[in-house]
Amino acid sequence: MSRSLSRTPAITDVAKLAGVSVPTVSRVLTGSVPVSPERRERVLRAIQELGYRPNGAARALIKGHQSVIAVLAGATTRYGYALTIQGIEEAARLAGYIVMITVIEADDPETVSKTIDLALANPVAGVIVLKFDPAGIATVRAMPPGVPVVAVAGSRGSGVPHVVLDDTTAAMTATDYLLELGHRTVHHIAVPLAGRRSGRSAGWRKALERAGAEVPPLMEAGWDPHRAYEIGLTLADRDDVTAVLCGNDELAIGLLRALHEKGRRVPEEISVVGFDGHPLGALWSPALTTVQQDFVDVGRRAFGEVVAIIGKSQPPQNSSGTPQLVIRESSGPPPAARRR
Amino acid sequence: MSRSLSRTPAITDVAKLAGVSVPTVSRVLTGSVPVSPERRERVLRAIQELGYRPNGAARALIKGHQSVIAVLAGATTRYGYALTIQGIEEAARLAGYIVMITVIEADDPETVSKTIDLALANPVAGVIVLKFDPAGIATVRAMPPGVPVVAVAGSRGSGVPHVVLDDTTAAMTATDYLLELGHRTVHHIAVPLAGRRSGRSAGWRKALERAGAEVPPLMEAGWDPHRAYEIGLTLADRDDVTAVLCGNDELAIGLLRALHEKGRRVPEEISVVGFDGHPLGALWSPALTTVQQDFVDVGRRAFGEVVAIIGKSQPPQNSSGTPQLVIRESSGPPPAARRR
DNA sequence: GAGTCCCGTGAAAACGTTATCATCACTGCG
DNA sequence: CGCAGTGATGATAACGTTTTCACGGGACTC
Repeated sequence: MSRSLSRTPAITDVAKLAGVSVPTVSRVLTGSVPVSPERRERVLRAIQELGYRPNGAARALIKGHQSVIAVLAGATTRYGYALTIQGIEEAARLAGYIVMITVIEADDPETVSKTIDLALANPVAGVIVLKFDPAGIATVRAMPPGVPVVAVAGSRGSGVPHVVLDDTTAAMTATDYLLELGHRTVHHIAVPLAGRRSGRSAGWRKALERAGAEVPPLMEAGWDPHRAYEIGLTLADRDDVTAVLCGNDELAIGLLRALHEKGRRVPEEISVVGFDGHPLGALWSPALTTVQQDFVDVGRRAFGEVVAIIGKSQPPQNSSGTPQLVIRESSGPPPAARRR
Repeated sequence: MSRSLSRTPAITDVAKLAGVSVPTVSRVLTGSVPVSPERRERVLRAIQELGYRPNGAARALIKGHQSVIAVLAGATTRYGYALTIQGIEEAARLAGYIVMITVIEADDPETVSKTIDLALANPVAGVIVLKFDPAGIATVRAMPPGVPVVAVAGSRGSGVPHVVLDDTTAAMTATDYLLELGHRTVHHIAVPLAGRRSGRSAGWRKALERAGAEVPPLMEAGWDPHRAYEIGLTLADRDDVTAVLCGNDELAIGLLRALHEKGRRVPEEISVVGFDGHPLGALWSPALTTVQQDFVDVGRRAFGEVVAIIGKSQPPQNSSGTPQLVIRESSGPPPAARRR
């Protein structure tokens, strides 16, 4: 099938074997200009025989950019992150793009700038930053000018175009729901803050304030379900806690485990609401009430936005995803309301 | 800080501004050849002022390859896949490489070859294929010659270098454990097969045969926990099922939910063992017994292997990861043994 | 003091592709 | 029959960088 050659075949080898000029081979490959059927056939045969594959670097050099989208993220395995990346990858692949993933380990300026340099050392067409955490925020801030960049975030922001998942509204919806059930207030175990005035924790606070409910101190659990479990062990001993909104479903599951161990019944004694719509949450006992976010879609939208910026075309309608409250078994009226 | 320029600055602009030749700028950037401190200083200042960033495509063109590793995978969000990718990315970033992710949607030849073409249209230094499923197998088979490629798999294979996670041994360990507890046999809900003679299902079968136990028909659940849930609903009505080994933890959780709904007690009536070591499994009630695999490590090893192939150096000691049985609450002796 | 070596430097070539331009043959029209 | 128009083709330039080569000057050796 493929002739042996000391080096990987280049377009000149194909041209020589097919008995045509180099540009003609290029024209067959790109299809930009018609080529006579007879020559086209010879070229294709030569390509086949040599196992020729166009050099992407040379193409990128002359085209001025490459079909590569860089994704910068603080993590890749957490549910929301992984799904967003999935959406980006899917949309990119369908459009003939490839995604590069680079993890930002920390939010200190040196790490951030080193990571950005590493990513931009490659010829990228555009950048998508997952601005879900402090590392993401620092990255957006440190991005050099001139690079097409889009941020995916839980709320709108300035500086670069943002594609948002309305976390604030989502948290308000969930909090309102619990208040309407009769809970006097809602406690909150938070994921790392991505901005004081917006995001999940802000929505929770806003909903409580609007309802005139007491705002209990926010409990930070990082990203670790075990930390939420520990918090849950202390929470289980308190009578004043009847509803807890968790920053994500993993934390909610850690909390559920702690309440279960302590013999607290959910939702009879305490209601628990998660965040994200993790598929395993539905399989818990009790099945987890959660606020579902369409991460895959936000990933797709982010890709569309980047492509629009690159192509200088009008960006697609920048609708923010509408979060959906999925009521399952882990939430209900507080004990006081039940006694009535 | 940075001068305005109609186009993105190239090395010639830096050279002109610094008053040196183009190669001198290159020498400052690469550090390959010493440059006098005074000129070096001027060059660095010019780079700073222009906001210059070397063009990766041009570099890749002349170097013959790029510091990019392509990862081809059947999925990115499933626990094992995501962790393996995390390990690859981490090791790659530390070595100054970056990873490209491409998902193989299906295992038909056309999809596979189109996806490979898309990935290899970029100048990649090497390829890592996640051979965890049929799509991965088809991809390894369809890889064109001449590209450095490493497969990550649940068992050894031929053709290309494999970095393995010993699924067969892992499944045997889990099955042996259940048999030793006194179960007459072990049922199995399988993830999609990645080879008949090896992998998780093969280890399960091998352990049963070696122990002279009956081998019940294998139940395929794909990757969907809900499918495992449905299987669990039917399993719950059967008295002969006392132990179930699941192809991964997500399936095990689906099964647990079904058993819970049907009022079957775990582990008193039925033991359930999962696979992977998913962190949420520990938070279930009952906490899930599982076989933990070090996916992050296998990802790191795969990267090391690819780099070794590229550099033609000796590959690092190719130890296969040792799976670890983590006994928690979801497994125990069968009802018969308990009555004794 | 003359020859040799080494170090820093710049000019030019090279990487593999696509874009631009000119050329040539052919067709269609007057 | 002549001319304009069209369509396919090849020569050449261009992309931005690194590598190779040659050169000049200073330090060292004998």
